[in-house]
Amino acid sequence: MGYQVKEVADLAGVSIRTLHHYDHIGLLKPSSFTEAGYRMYSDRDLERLQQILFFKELDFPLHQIKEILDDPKFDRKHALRMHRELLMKKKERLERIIETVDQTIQSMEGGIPMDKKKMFTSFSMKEIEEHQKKYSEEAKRRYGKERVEDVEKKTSRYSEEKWAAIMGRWKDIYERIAARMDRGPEDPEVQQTLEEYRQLITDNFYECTPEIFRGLGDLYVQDERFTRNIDRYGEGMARFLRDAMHVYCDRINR
Amino acid sequence: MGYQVKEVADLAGVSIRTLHHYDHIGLLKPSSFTEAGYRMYSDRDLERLQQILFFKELDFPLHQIKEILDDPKFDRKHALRMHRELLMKKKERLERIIETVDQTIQSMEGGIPMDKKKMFTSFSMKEIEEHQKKYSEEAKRRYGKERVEDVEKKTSRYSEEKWAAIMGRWKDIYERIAARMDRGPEDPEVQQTLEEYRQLITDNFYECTPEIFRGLGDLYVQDERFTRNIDRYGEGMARFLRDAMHVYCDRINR
DNA sequence: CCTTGACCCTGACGTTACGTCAGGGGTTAG
DNA sequence: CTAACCCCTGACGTAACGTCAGGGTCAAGG
Repeated sequence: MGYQVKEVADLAGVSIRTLHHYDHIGLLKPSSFTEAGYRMYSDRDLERLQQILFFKELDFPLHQIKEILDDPKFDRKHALRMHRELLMKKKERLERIIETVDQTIQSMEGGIPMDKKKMFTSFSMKEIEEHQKKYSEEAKRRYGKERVEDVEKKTSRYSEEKWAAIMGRWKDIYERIAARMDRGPEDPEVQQTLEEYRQLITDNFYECTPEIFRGLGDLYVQDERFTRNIDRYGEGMARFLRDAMHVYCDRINR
Repeated sequence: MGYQVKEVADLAGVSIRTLHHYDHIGLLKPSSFTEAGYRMYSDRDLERLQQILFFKELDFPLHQIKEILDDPKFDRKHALRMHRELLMKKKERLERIIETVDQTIQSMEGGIPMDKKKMFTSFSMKEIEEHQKKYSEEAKRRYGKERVEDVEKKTSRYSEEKWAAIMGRWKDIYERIAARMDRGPEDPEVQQTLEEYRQLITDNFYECTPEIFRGLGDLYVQDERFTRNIDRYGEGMARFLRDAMHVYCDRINR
């Protein structure tokens, strides 16, 4: 038992062509076909469609939606929470636009010209786009090359002492870098220390490729939680670290 | 004096290519060019761009935006008010989606499957699309075949007495119809009077085709300002008039 | 049994609103 | 006078479908 294309289309408020399209690109393949070749959608297919529409609402491109939904580590609940945030951003954006409309009406009634910058402030999509980038980056980072699961298994087995040793080296590395911030991100000693840092990660957690390493640097600046923690080693440390990591990765790739 | 492409792009948060595109399709042509062929945008161009972005926010296709903005009778203030409404609808839609997200999270936590219909209710774009259709239809109706300008030229030249005469007949027609509302919209006398009505419009304002006449009827119900005015001839008169006009037009087209 | 109307299918080309080069010039600060 | 940025015009590419064309399926009714 299941639903035919038209039923699904009507239920979800999309066109039949859209469903065909999603089938074609492998985003939503019906779980069964009748003998005559009719598409039959199951309840689980409907759920997936709902997910797709959620992400679409946030202007994710379809190929990215596919990646996200196909990922075995995809956590629906976590994803939904992130969605909620993004939706709220969108709502806020709309609210700002409405406000701009109101102001425009007022300025028209008063015959007063509007401030040029203010005219457009509401339209900015930057915030939303950045959020979205963060989201997909987080996903990539979370899964990296190895699965997070594996990493967690690996780490949970470490003994207390080993942990203490690792954290000690970690702290050491951070302190050494912090002490040399005034030398700039390209300072050879800083770069040398970063090599050590990457090795530490690779040895104890997961193979830290340059790409991942670079992403890690970005994360330190983009995610406040990291920024706050790192900046305790020194004002602006997170940014400096990111810059230095970029330099490091650039050099490797040549 | 004016703004270069990049300045405008940054100000409005769109790409340079977008501005080129708008120039190409005639949606937003810069009001001047430097000798070297650089686009220079004026303040008025910026205002137009703002309008464009407003409409874009409501998912109007660019060609329709062009039509609307290029129309000499385009009333910014009225347009903005309609915008506001549409934006509110969008916002409400987002709020519904957020609610659905919340419910989905809840149902996930409880392990209870969700209602299939409820799953999708929030995504429906129908309301917004209908609103949009109404909007562009109203525009078409307001301007009909001839431009309102022409109509106004035509009408403004009428002498006072002629006006009085027309309005007298108008009132007469409305009163006769109001008196026969209990007979239903198909009443021959009502239909006869409608013939007279259409002729009155054609003779004095513009060629009132059946399509326009039908649209006029719709307008009477959809636009409260008309509804209020017409209902002064009798409770429910506007609706009755629309129904009768529909019957009239249906008969003509056979 | 056969037709009719409401479904379904698969190509395949069209469309919208830009993105993204390629190739080449303009302008200004050091 | 030469970077470092700005600008231009084609022209092809892309995403997410819309819109035929041509043809099969299926349940209800005459």
